[in-house]
Amino acid sequence: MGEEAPFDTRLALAVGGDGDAAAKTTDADGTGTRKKLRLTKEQWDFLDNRYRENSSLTPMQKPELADLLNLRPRQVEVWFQNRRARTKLKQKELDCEFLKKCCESLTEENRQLKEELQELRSVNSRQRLSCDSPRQRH
DNA sequence: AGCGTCAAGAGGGTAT
DNA sequence: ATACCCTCTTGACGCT
Repeated sequence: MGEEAPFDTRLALAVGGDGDAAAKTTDADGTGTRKKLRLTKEQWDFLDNRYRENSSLTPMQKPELADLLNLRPRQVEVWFQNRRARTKLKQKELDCEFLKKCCESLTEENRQLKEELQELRSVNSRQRLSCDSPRQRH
C-alpha cells in the first residue's frame, strides 16, 4: 500500500458538494443508519499539510480549521486522531519489515558460521587421527 | 461476496 | 470535571 492518495473517483461525491459535511455524518435520512462522510480532497490536503507541520492540534487550531473547512471541531479532532493512528500503523509495518530483514540476514550468518565450524571440526579431527596413529619404528 | 479504507463511536487513561 | 489522547471497533462505501 503505502501512503497512497487517499482519494479516488469517490472524491467528487464527497459531502454532496453542498459544503455542509457535518450535516451528512449521522442519520441524515432519519433511518437510524449513519451516512458515510468523505472529506473532499481539498479538506484532506489542507488537514494533511497542517498535520505535517504538527501532528497534534493546538486548542486554537481546532476551531480555526473547522471554521476554515466548514467542518465541526469534533471532525477535525477525529481526523487528526485517525491520521496519527494511521501513521503509527504505517511505522509499525516498516519496523516489522526491517526486523524481518534483520532476522533473515542473521539466519544466513548463522548458517555460514555453522558451516565454518563444521569444517574446522573435521580438519581438527583429521589432525588428531594422524597424531594418534602408532608411530612406525625402523 | 469479500476486502480495504476511512469517518466516527466507545471506552479507558492522563494531565490540568 | 473536562479536555485531550490512544486504541479498538463499527458502519458505510468503493473496488475487484
